Amino acid sequence: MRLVTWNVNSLKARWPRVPELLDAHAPDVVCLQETKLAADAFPHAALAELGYVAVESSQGRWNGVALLVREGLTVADVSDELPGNPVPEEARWIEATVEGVRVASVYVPNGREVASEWYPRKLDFLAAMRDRLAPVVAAGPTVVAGDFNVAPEDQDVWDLAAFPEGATHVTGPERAAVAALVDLGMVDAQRAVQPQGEAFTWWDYRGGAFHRGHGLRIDLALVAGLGVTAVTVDRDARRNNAAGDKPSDHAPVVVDLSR
DNA sequence: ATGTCACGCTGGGCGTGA
Repeated sequence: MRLVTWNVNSLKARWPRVPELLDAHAPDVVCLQETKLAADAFPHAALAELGYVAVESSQGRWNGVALLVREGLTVADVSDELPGNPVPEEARWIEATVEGVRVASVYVPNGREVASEWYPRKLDFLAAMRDRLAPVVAAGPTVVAGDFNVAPEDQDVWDLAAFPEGATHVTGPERAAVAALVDLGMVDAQRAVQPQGEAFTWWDYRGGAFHRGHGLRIDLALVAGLGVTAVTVDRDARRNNAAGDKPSDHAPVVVDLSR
């Protein structure tokens, strides 16, 4: 099974680059985040023309997650319920069973600043994920992929000095919350194939961050009950393309899994 | 250089979020 996770930063704005992604990688499943579309605006018909069926949790202006599944694969037991979610009004979680694999697309809250009210909500969201995933991992093959808004290790940050006291994404509690998911019996797919070295997935739009290598690895795929045979970050998708279609600030991560 | 993008509301810029 080939799975891609991609924070599109608006599916409407990114639409010209969706066929490009599907052509380039021919994924079985795509986990999308930040679709920023209302449910009645979700492009189900256009995706069907590309050979994909979508299930989604949509909100409108902000957030929004989806699973795109290649036509012909079995999809069952779709749910956007995350018990204990501290922000249930925000569309940040969708899961379904695809060909017997429980797959979730997640958009973890940003957290903004450690001193803000949003930081503890981020930690509570990650704790809710742990509680939800514990029985799922115990039950069978599982993938949870998306924008975790946490850089798990120092090597996942271009410069720690850019994250002084009070900055999120690199704090001990955030990293411990992600480690607690791994401790359920999951592996961080990128680190399963490449234990050391940069594999950034996000670069700020500002300041020429992509060109300067100022990135973070915050888009993760955690896997249980399956082998990980390859993981690549599609950096071409972060560049401007020949047609001038703007990129997301996140690159897609392509994950190959084996039974 | 906090230097960009995308949204909604608007009636051509601003507030919000990342």
